Amino acid sequence: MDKSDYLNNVLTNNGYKSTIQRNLVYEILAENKDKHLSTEEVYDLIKDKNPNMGIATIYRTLQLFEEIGLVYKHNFDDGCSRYEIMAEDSNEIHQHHHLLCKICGDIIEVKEDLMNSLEEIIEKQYNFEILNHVVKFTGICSQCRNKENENGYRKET
Amino acid sequence: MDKSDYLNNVLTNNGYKSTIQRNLVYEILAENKDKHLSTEEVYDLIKDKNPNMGIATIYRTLQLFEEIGLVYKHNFDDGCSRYEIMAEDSNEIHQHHHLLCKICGDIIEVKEDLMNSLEEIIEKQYNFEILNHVVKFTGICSQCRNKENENGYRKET
DNA sequence: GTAGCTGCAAAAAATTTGCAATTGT
DNA sequence: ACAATTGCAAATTTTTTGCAGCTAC
Repeated sequence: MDKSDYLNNVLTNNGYKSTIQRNLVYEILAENKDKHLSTEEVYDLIKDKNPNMGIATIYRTLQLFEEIGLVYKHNFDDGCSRYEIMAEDSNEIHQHHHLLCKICGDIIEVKEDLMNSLEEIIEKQYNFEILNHVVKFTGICSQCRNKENENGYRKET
Repeated sequence: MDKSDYLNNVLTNNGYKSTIQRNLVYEILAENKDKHLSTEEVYDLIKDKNPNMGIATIYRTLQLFEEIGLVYKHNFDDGCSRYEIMAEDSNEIHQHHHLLCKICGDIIEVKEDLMNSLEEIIEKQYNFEILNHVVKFTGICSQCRNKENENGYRKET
């Protein structure tokens, strides 16, 4: 099955139409699998392919994509929402583990999914159907720790 | 040690002044330990005690409190930041586990902290100093699951 | 053909900022 | 005394909305 077929199936199955704009947004996200694009960034990237698209459409599209599970919406506290494409074969692959450095703002991805046992307990104990989860650790990254040790203690603005 | 002494110590130790406004914000947060107040909500609650306080001060104060670790800043994707007071004796108590229901929007708190082993691994493997973490599970709560079973399948606006 | 979608521009909502007056140490 | 803090109002930023025209089915 082709990438755009997948998108169009998901749209149709959820009662939405397949449009050039939605395909374009999906394309951009697919081309940036590894990134966390903001609405504005998607907008800028799309300009090359279709300069007429309004940013309101991007907002509406990304919102829709999140609703039907095509993308994951991140919040890194940088003043805007960021989106990441969800793997097509996703079911267990909804792992979004990040390390956010308070000092340099770096976002480090964590690979392992050690959350499965925790999920099981929650599903049973709270009778809560888990669709997705986010795990975020805030702290100080390796690089900044090293710098701290060089410079003595921190006090940044 | 008295509550306000604690606040004033933390402020002083971080090079900030103790002010009536900061004490008031802290007081409001302490009175609402169990809640997740937005800036606007803190502002409204403070009006009774000091009607002259501007909302910009609340924004600045909550930001400051987060920076020096007095509060935890939540994001529940409802369009604003929400704050929760951090326990004074916190060190291991930085557990913020929530279940967010996609349907009714309910926020359920999870008590257990099963994250400790995961933290240890991350600290070692990434040499990342963890200051805080947030674990959020999105899904469907018990109540909504039951309603779904009654009504057949969902399709909400 | 018609409901759904888009683009535009205006509106709304949340947060930030500049600056003069005030306050804490 | 003097730097930090506040209050106010204006500015900025992000996101939403209304609506006329366009498009997919």
